[in-house]
Amino acid sequence: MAGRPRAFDREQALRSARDAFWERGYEGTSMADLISAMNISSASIYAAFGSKEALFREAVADYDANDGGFASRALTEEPTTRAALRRMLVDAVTLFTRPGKPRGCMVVLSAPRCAKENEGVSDWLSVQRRARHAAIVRRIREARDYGEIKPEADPEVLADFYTTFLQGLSVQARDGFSKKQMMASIDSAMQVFDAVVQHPS
Amino acid sequence: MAGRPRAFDREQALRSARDAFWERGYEGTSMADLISAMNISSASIYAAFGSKEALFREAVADYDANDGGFASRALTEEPTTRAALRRMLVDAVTLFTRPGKPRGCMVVLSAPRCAKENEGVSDWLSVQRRARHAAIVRRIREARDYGEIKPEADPEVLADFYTTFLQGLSVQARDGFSKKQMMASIDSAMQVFDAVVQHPS
DNA sequence: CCTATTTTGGATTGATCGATCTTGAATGGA
DNA sequence: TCCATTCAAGATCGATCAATCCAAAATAGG
Repeated sequence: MAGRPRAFDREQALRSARDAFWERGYEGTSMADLISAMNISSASIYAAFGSKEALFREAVADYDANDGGFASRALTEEPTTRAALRRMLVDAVTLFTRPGKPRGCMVVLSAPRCAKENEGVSDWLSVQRRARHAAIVRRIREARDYGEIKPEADPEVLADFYTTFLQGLSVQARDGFSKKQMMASIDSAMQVFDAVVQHPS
Repeated sequence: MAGRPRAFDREQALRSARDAFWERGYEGTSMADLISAMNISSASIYAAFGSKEALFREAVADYDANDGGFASRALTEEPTTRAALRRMLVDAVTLFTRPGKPRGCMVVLSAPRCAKENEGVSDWLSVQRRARHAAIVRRIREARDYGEIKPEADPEVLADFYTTFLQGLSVQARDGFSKKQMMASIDSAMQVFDAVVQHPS
């Protein structure tokens, strides 16, 4: 069962679409933009990805599987919760200020507001953000279970604080705040964790 | 010099437009949406406001002159910088979770990303955010000048931290985090300021 | 009254939106 | 070779975009 072979690389086209969406958001990126960014025709896009929305969701999935997965990587790969939270924020700032890449997180900035007919996309992004938040909650719960932080510390409150700060970094990056500036404010944010660290007596 | 009098209240129509834009963002709100929200015809909108973009800018100005001005009010009306920062955050959360109103800040969420032809709008909103940040910097510099915080504390770093956290609250509100949750994380954020407070010896 | 001026609703503009159709090219298996 | 199948380029779809035009309606001044 064969036929004419595809003349473009699907993964490469997806990455081009991802960067286009990352730069201009879901509604801000038109099919015409995608056609020129992916360098293939409209028909090819629909044959390979189904629709603009399906393409966007694949693009976000790709983002999340690579650059955008900084949070889950940091949260699972670091030995201590403090190191995990700090690395999550540092990696975020590094990603959000990478030269030649759009500034800020694709999941945060692509569609916080949108037309009624695109609410599904906006809400789906919200679910992605909440999943990231849930991972942060889990990691901080571990910190309490293993005695890294004081037993009276509230993991949910701490997680809410760090999620809020993380979301804010996207807006700051969008507004042109420097990598150095944002790295410095991470030091401020870490003081909140340090206040509940359980020190060996 | 007269003519047929205007049959609608301009301020009320502006407020309706403001809420529509606040809810769905700049690009997500179409002229058809505005026509039904403001309950006047397209021609009337253009006669009274000039263009969709001009209407949006007036809507943001109205937002800023009322609800959206919570930050400058808090920063100028409170006796201490700590109280000012805290009230700024509390008022933000209160506004962002007001029943019957869109969740999150209009200036933050309306157009962080957009089509190339609307970049002017997005950048203008960015300028608004930077102005708010500048006000925070000014207030914290005062705190150091008047000895409210330690002389070695860096006002810029502190301001960056609070601006980042404030921007994050909009995203959190958008994602349905509760007023109670966000108020609790404000307490966490205030620890950063408390760490540099100059205590009377 | 008449005229100049402004606003109104509704029709309509060209452009662009996302999506599809048509037509022909490119393949593998029979 | 012939055919079923898949892909691609470009034209094109109806819908919607922001914006404007037009003619009727409503006022103030003379």
